[in-house]
Formats: sequence, C-alpha cells, structure tokens
Amino acid sequence: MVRNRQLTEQKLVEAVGVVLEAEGLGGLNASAIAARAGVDKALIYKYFGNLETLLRRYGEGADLWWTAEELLEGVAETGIKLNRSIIFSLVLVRFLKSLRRRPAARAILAGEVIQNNVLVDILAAKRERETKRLFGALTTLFGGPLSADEIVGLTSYMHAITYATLLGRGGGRTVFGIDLGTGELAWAKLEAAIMTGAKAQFTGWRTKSAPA
Amino acid sequence: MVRNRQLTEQKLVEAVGVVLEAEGLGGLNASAIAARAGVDKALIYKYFGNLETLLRRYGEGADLWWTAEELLEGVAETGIKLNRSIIFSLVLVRFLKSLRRRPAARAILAGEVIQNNVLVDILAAKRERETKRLFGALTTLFGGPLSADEIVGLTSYMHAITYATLLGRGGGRTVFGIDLGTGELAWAKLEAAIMTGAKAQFTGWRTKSAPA
DNA sequence: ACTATATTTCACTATAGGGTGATATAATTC
DNA sequence: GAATTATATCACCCTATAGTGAAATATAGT
Repeated sequence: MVRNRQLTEQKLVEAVGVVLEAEGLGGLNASAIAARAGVDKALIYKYFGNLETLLRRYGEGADLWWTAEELLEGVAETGIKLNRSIIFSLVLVRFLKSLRRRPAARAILAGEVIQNNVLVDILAAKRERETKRLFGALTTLFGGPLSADEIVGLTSYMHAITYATLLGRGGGRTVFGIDLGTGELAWAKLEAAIMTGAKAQFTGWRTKSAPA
Repeated sequence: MVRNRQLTEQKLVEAVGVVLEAEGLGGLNASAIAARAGVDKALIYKYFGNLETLLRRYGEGADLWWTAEELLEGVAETGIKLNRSIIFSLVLVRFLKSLRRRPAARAILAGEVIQNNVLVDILAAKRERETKRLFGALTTLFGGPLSADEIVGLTSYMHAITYATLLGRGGGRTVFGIDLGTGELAWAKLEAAIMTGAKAQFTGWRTKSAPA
C-alpha cells in the first residue's frame, strides 16, 4: 500500500462528511470514519490526537452553511424595484434550497437538539454570524432596519422550515400534510406551501407598513 | 426490604419520566431507570420483558401531549364574537404553554429528529390525532374549513414554536435573539414575540379574506 | 543494499449499555 | 415453624465505542 500521511489525513477528513451524511451525527464514530476512509482507526489518534479534533478539522473546512451573499445573490443588482414582501419570500425559498443542498447541515441540525458536539458548535457559530450579516444586508438594501414583526416573522419561518426539513429527514413523518420521504415532488410541494404562507404573511405586513 | 411487585413496577414506570426529563431521550437507559427507581435493572426484564415495553407502558399512561379541548378551552362558550385572528393567536400561545408544561414532551420531540423510539412513535400518534381534532374543532367553530393559507401559517408557527422550544432546552443558544436558558422572563419574551408575529400574519389574512 | 524514519496495522484496554441465569431473601401457605 | 413461591439481587455475557502501545512495513537518505 502507498504511504502518504497528507493524503491519509485528507481521506479521513472527507470520510467524516460521508459518514455524517449517511449515518447522521449519532453514527459518527471513529470506527465508521476509519472504515470509510479505508485506513486503521488508530491513525485518527496518531494524526489528530482525538476524534474531536478530526471533526473540528472537517467542520471548519466544509461548506456547512449558507452565506448572506448566497441568499441575496443578484437582489441588489436587479433593475426591477423589488418590494420587501418579494425579497422576504425569495430569501425563504433560498433558505429552504440551501438546506436541501447540504445534507451534512441537516444531520448536524438534527443532532443539535439532543447532543452537543464540536460540529454543533461550529455550525451554530457560522449560523449566528451569517444571520447577523443577512439582517445587516437587508437593512442596507431597504435603507433602514427591519421592523420587529419582520424579524420575528422571518425567524419563525426559518425555524419552521428547518424543523420541517429535519422531520422530513427521517421519512414517514408528514410535514404540512406532505410526506417528505417520497422524493422531489414532495420538496416542490413543501416549497410551494411555504411560499403561500410566507407571501400571505408578508403581504399583510406590507399592507400595514405601506397601505395602498 | 418490602417486596411488592405492583409497587416496584409503578416505581419503574415513574422513573422513566424522571430520567427522561432529567437526561433526555439519549440518557434513557435501563441502568439509569433502575437506579432512579432504586431497584435492580434485572427487574425491568423480569417484569416488562424488555426496555421497550417499559417505555411503552410509561408513554401510554403519561400526559405527553395537549388535546384539542385544552387548546380551545372556553373559546366556544365565550359570548364575545371572536374573530379568526384572535383565536389563532390564542391557540398558538396555548400551544407554547402546553410545551412548557411538558418537559417529557420536549425531550421526546428533541429525540424525534435523530432517533426512533417507541416514545417517539407514541407521541407522534397522539400529536397527529389531536392536530386533526383541533383543525376539526376550528372548522366547526368557524362554520367552514380553514383556508390553505391558514393551515400552512398555523402549522408553520407551531413548528417554529416547537423548534424554538427545543433549541432553548439546551440553553446557551439564542432564539429570536432571546436566551431561553435564563428563566421565566425569557419565556415571557418569547411568548410576546410569537404573539406579535402571529398577530401580524393573521391580521394580514383577515384583511385579505374580509377587507374592511 | 542498509539503515533510519515515517507510516500504518494489530491486538489490546476500558467503559457503557441491553440482556440473562443462578442465587438469595421476603411473604405466603400449610 | 417448615416448605413453597414470589420477589429481588448478583455476577455475568455480549456488543459497541474511544483510545493506546508494540509491532510491521514502506519510503528516503546514504
């Protein structure tokens, strides 16, 4: 067998992501990671000291969470005069898509409510930072701060979407009356359902803050 | 020591609730339950066959979830003509309170997103049944079915509240910018925040469905 | 080719958890 | 009060997982 420490370390770090997505945070143990990487688990302790350090290395390098730019891409540049309602809805749909695209994030979020872990901490930090940046960017975009209603509403919908996504992860459980275990169509339905609700809410606000 | 099988079984069943609330679904193991009950863990297998049966016995007896009547208590009897917006807000606040009052429910909900378990199944069944009954009762109350917007909105807020409650369970994490680990005041703030958001949303709907 | 070193594997320890069979002891029956 | 039975404990098996030290082996330098 070829011997190359750097490559082996990399294989281990990558295996963390694979196991995490396949087995969830609960199944993320030294043996599983080493097996996936095709090396002996002793190497985890030789090269990283302990399991936690390996997880941290993975967590810091991986694309675990959205960025404010990702959710707002192209919004400022558009010539069309966008109203708040449309932007909020757009952000929420992109938020949902960003979770769909990141199985590792879903696995960690699921673990967050039940166990603490380096990855949970890392993701929480990224999330807090980007949420602040998102709200900052929206403030700039609107030329003034969001109202309390808007902040609570946006946060609520983000939580609802997150929770729905996590419940759907296991499969079998219905969310908004939709069984998310059954594939593409189900996700499209969930997206539509959330858009419907979000639009209704944001339209209500717009009506309040700028009654036609 | 006094010997009484019935009493011992009861002590074990009660210990399930105590351990669940103290340690969470993850810490709910035979040794911990037996220790809490003050008996040998072998008795779990002698009297219940296996751990799962003991958990089921607890889950079926315990007050794990709200009922439709609990969330709607007194609403139909009121002489005041209540509008949909007020009733929805009331239901959501009672929903939050019902979760606060049931630490065991929170512990199981937290476990739901990461592991399967008899208690998870039992709670899911109770939840599905009562949610249907709640929507049925609201339909009767309003003299007609809820709109799609209303169903999605109500469900969204319930999910948001649930998720917020679960994140608050661990402590340290902030929810809606509020640290729920710090006691009574924090919960009151969360309640107020949710009311604010919910009212804004439901007012929006009312405006749409019955524009003044 | 020989040696030194870095890389890797193997066999092991220790702890925790679900579960079981033999044994001890309290309560009941005669 | 002795024998029987129900109740409870103890010591154990088995599996999984974090972690370790000694031995094996590929690679690099000479």
